[in-house]
Amino acid sequence: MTARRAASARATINDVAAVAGVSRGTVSRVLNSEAYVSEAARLAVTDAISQVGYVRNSAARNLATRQSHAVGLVVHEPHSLFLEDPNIGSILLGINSALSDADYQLVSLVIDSERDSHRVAEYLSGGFVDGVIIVSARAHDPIAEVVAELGIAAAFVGHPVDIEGIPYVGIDNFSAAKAITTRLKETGRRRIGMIAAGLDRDSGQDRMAGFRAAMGDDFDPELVITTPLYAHTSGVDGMRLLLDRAPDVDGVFAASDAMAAGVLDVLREVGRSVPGDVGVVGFDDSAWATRAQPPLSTVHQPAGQLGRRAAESVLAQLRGETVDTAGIFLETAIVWRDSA
Amino acid sequence: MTARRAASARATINDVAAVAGVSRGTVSRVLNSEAYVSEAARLAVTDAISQVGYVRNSAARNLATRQSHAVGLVVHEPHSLFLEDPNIGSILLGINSALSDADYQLVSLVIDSERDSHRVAEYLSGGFVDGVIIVSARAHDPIAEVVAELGIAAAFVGHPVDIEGIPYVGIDNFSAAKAITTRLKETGRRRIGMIAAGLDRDSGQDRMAGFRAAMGDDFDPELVITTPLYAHTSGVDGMRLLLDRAPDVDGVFAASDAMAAGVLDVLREVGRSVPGDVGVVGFDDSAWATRAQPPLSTVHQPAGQLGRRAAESVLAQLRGETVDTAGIFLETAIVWRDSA
DNA sequence: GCATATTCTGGGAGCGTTCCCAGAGTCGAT
DNA sequence: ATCGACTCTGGGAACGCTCCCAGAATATGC
Repeated sequence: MTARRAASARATINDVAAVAGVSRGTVSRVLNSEAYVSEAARLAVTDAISQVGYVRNSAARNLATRQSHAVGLVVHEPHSLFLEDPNIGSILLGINSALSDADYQLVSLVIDSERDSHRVAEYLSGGFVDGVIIVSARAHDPIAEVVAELGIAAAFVGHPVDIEGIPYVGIDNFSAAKAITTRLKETGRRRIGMIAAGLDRDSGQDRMAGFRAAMGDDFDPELVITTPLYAHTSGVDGMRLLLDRAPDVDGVFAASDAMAAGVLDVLREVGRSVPGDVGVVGFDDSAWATRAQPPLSTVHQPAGQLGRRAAESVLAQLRGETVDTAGIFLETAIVWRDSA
Repeated sequence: MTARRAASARATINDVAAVAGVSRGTVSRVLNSEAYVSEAARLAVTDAISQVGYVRNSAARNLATRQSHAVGLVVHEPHSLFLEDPNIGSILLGINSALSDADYQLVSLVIDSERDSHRVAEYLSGGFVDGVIIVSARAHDPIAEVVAELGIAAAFVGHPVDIEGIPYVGIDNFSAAKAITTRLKETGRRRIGMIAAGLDRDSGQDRMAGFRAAMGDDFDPELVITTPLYAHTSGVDGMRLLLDRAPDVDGVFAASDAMAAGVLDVLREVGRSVPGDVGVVGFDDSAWATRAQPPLSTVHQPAGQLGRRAAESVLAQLRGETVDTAGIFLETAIVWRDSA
């Protein structure tokens, strides 16, 4: 077990104290940048630390403080989340960045949905993590309910849920939808349709409301096609229906890039040029947008910031601050590419 | 600080011992399923555990064992990895699954490339993780070099690298490329071209070699276009070049789905039907494949297994087993969709 | 100059485990 | 009966840190 020997050879706080000529307590105070340490002592300690190559043992610290200094990222229903959410990577990076700034670790909590919520509760209450971030929770999410019940520091990123007392970070879907629709109008489009989806959630409702607000008097309910899913096929079906209803349509706002890609496919099929005959815009700024032909104009989500802010909220709760549970809405930006 | 009080109210091993009427040592033995525990004692302990709701304190255990029971997933150059690798999500899930089976935690080690390798070394030698998994390392990867130097339990998933002594898990690019090309021939294609990429790595070389092997006497070096990147634009440029050289081409093997999508775009542009006039196959079975028009026939990578096997290798090293550093190659499968 | 507040330091105690040694109990062979 | 080997158990001693108390050193006010 050379590995174990090597590990135990690591310098401890006592080694640092000995080299610096101070006590354990003083080293600890320097490490945690507490007050009441003389400048001379601080210098001696920092010198000693680099001299002996000291690295703090997090297990010992966690044991003594009764905190794990870790925040969990709950990943339930793994496949849909990791494989479909276009922004998950950036969100994760944002979370990690905020966490490591505060000397916290990100641990992945992949929850197997077949296991009951008791197991989840055990995990969460077991001290493995001090707080938790939940991405894209659904309504009546069992994990979210456990978190709320346990009163653990937590934050949602993505869509607001029906659980009180847990802050969330999202985007202002209404304003974003309104803005991109307005710009569509400003490019001269008159008969603008929308392919809406996810109306069982606030995000979906808000996108539709934003569209409606932007259209003002020009709003024609006939031109709004509602579909359940944000999927590519929904875009295809929706666009076919829209063309049936309004052959003279010259603009389309699809509530996701995936749907917008479907819209594009249908338009190509029927021989309408984009953006010549019809302007098309999407939502998400996911990989669909850049891969589409032509590349989609769409609403960019500040995914990294979404993650970062959620992490910061958890961190604030951990510091004992009372955070606003009303939710944080981040600004979106419109990316103009070639489709409109 | 109610949270802290709640946390300290957790049952400890002593509480369990008291309820079970045995000693601390016996409880620990049961917890770690060691030998030399009477059936009566074991039963009493397990009963007591569920009675008091005991959850093991990992910090204390980590401190005592000098192990973190965590494995890090090194994420360097965050964006390219998380946002571009089509299989990263599944790999992560596979890793996590193997790790949690063995009671290990996955911690995300996002390395900011601006920080020097000393910091990485500190992280790795700091006892935060017992082992490390590196996805898609590049040649002369500084982190990989640090890992090799430190002798930490580690594994690569994806491409083999030029570093000795660290096992990796990948796919057999040669056989996969050969297989899909063979099937392309079997569908009656005669003039088959290839858009190759990434020839500076084994994976790229192997895919090209597999193509060549499958073509046998029909191999025509003129029909192999080499490009540096696996990108969509490489596919577009490559296909244009290929059409110039061989207008009669009736089959194309692109070394990635992204490139195959580019190939498709060019063929549509020039009015060739797929798979009618030209059969097209890709590699990866990424989201590109299903989103393409028509959906791509391609080589499926067992991404989840890739992650799982890498994690298992690290776990084996941690158990002190000597693992084969020659590399593990997993079987691929060909997915037939509509493009060939 | 003295009392008092403030800054700084040392080190005991404890966090909840595992490790390991010593000893008690059990069993079969002599 | 006696011995040795094996099975099982209890509990002291770490692991490396933080917390906190007591006391020393220094600054401040009268």
